[in-house]
Amino acid sequence: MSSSNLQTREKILKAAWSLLEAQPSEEVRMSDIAKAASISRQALYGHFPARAELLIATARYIDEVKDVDARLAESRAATNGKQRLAAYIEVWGNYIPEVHGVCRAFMAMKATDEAAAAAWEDRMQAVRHGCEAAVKALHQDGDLTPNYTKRQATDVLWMLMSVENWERLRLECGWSQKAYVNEMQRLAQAMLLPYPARIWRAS
Amino acid sequence: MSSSNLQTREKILKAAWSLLEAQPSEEVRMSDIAKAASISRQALYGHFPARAELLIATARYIDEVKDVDARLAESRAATNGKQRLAAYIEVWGNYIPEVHGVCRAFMAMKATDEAAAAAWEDRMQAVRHGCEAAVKALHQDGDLTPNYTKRQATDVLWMLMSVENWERLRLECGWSQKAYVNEMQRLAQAMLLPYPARIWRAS
DNA sequence: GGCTTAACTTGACACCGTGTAAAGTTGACA
DNA sequence: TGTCAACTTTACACGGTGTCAAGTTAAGCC
Repeated sequence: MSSSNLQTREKILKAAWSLLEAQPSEEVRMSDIAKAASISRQALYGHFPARAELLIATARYIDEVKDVDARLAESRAATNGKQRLAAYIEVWGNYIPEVHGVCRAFMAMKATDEAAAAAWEDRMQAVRHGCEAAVKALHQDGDLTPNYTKRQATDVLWMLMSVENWERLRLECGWSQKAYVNEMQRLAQAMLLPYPARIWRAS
Repeated sequence: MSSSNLQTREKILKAAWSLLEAQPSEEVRMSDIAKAASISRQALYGHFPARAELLIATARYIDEVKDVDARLAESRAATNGKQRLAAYIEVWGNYIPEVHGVCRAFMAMKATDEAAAAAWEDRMQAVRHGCEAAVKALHQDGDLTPNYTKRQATDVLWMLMSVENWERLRLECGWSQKAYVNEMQRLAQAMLLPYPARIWRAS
């Protein structure tokens, strides 16, 4: 408790954050984080008894600092389905690079650690809810293609907006962040808006 | 060398394959594979000095047994671009579930192991070449949307056909394999074929 | 001043999985 | 009979996570 305790905690979270963000490929060890926070490894374990917990806390901390809620509120304020879809893609698509370091750590850890897997799953479900809401808004406007149920549309949009897809286009293919977001918006529209069936029957 | 050597090697590869395929979430350790192959851990290291090498050999072995070359030849035999695109998506899309266990192991290992990362990268580049060929064929038929350069079209198609996207739809969203392949074909067509610009301008 | 208490430090160690090293066993083949 | 390759058993180094225990430091309180 007490302020010193909270200060140290924040120092740790900042250290973890900057390490994860700085070294996208490198593995970030507990000892690295302790060193970066100018603290002993044991003190670190005093605050976060397991690596997964530190990761989870770091993710929450970033959400708080970056005020992800406020950003999402923008997309919820959209007056129609198409706008809402575009806004959600923009918000989440532009949030990915800001949390990418932590995402990488989670994706690596979820294979072996149960708690990390659950936390990651949880975050991804939150993204899915965003997709679901956008699809619902489209549907209410009559702007959802009849080719999909709402469920299917959500699935496909969710797949499209994955962190892995961001990594592929942005890091492996070298796309700019702006090009990535534009492309996701275009693709989502091409996928979800209703257009002549001939598009789907081609081939 | 000699036949006994080759027999043991194959026994190992089969053991590794079946373990990886059977336990999609579990970690498969060298000792597990040795046990499954009824061999000592040290004998295993005699054949494959590092886990990454065993993984690579297993992937090659599966390719051989499943005759991936023959399957790909089918898609190359297509007479026009659209057919080629559909055929390639069908071949690769249906191949993913057959190699998924090994893929998971690679994806987990590439974070820490240089050799595994390189091998995985290599395989993914092979997939990319398949995408590139399909895009090229489309372009030659005049069936590639003017919205993309060939490079961009390849990037997007490659992203679409990732193993991660297969996992999402198939495992997380519970789609059937058939639905997955159909959907990928539809999406690829909607993305790559030339259609009125209004599709892209909507919103 | 002396006592308590929480946060921290240092140092040691258990556990696990990978990879190495070495000595001993088995069986085929010349 | 001797050799050689494939194998076995046992042991250990290394790196990372997580635990344990004893000692330090400084603030708070009587």
